[in-house]
Amino acid sequence: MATSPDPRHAIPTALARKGFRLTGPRRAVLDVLVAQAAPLSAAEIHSRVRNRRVNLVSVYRTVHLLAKLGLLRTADTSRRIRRFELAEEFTGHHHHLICRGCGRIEDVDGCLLGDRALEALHRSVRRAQRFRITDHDLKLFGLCHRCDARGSA
Amino acid sequence: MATSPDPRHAIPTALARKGFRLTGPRRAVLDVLVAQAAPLSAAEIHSRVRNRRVNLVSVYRTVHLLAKLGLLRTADTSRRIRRFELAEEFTGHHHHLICRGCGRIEDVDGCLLGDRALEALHRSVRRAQRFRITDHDLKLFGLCHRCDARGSA
DNA sequence: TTCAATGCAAAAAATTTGCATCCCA
DNA sequence: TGGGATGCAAATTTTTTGCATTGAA
Repeated sequence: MATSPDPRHAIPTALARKGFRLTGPRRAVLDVLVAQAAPLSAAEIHSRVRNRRVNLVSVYRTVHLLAKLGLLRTADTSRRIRRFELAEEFTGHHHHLICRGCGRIEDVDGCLLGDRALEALHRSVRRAQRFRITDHDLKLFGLCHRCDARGSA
Repeated sequence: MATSPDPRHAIPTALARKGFRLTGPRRAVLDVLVAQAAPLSAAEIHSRVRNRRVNLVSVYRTVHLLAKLGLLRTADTSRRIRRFELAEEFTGHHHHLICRGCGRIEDVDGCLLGDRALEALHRSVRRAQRFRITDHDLKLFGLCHRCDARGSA
């Protein structure tokens, strides 16, 4: 894999190539995202940009545009809905297959992280970031056969 | 690990043990969750229960109670907010450490799924569930040192 | 019988949309 | 200069809360 491109340059270029304008609000949102490592909510982005008088609505619109162009990712299952399932104590440990086309969720039984890898991870995170891991959640995104055939995404 | 307990029995028992009542709405929500493998939203649970005249508010309250007792899990990052970050093309592939206490998110660089395991997974899912994986998202939950010290959860 | 749990209505929180105005390419 | 982008206000969507009434233990 090559060195990562600089988003401060690559994103304006990508916008221009698709015929979108690089406006003040868009630049402001971009600056915030570049400065911040962890994912931010629209409200969080907005508050870090406030000095430049950018409307929250524009933050939403910018974030959606960039996501649509594949320049941004949303950490969540998306669709701004919370979903619930029985505890793993009952269902057994499993991961989720989530279709980017239709949003459907399927289960994949078992764990894809080896016991050894997982143990090593717990130890290293505990030391390096002083974080005690209790559980994890792996989501596998892609296209189900139906959406794949239909050419979604 | 022992055989998984039957949630239809274990959950009512757990409720009783903590002094909570097993009511009609709670039983209805439980039945829906047991019948369904994949995670469901409150609205989805509600629609599958409609015949029994359960209020959507009760679905929310039941789901929150069960989650608080550790009998249910929410697949999402929770806090019902969507968060955005730059595409991995820019940030590099990484996972997230999410504190169950304060909700803060930190990054863990690199991938914990070995290349070999990942390839095998892609192949098996492609065949078994006819699903084409494009990317994945691993979230590691637990407690940051601050919340751990404070005794949250 | 009693207090937790429910339903209804209304509030909050998060996100999206309509439309007149503005400004980047 | 023209059409995409913005801001404001208002609408939607999802979730939470207040309160009188109901019902499980």
